[in-house]
Amino acid sequence: MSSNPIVEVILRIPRGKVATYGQVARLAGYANGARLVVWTLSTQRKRHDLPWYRIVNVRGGISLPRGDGYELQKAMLTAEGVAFGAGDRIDLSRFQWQPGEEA
DNA sequence: AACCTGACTTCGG
DNA sequence: TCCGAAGCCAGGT
Repeated sequence: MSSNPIVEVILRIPRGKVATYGQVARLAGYANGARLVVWTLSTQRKRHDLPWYRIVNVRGGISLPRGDGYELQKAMLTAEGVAFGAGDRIDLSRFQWQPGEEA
């Protein structure tokens, strides 16, 4: 359980799919809380076992700094079947999580 | 209470 | 498509 709606949403992102910061915020009830998701990931990650690597920016790219998580996140996603194209960008039309599309 | 910060997003040029 | 500016939320100082 978690009293945090954002944490709940993050835990629902299925394997092999990704969600954007803004998308997670929206699903949690915050229309403009992208930065709140950032805060949640950096803090709540220590208290919950969150699939933090499934969160990417709206361009389908990784926001972590190279040399400090960037490579790890890319490796985690690649291991789940998420493909990276030119510019290390993910095709969101193919890998973005669509809540309710299937089980 | 004001100000700063962070793995962001949107808009205009 | 890329860049800069403004807007957002909560916690920490």
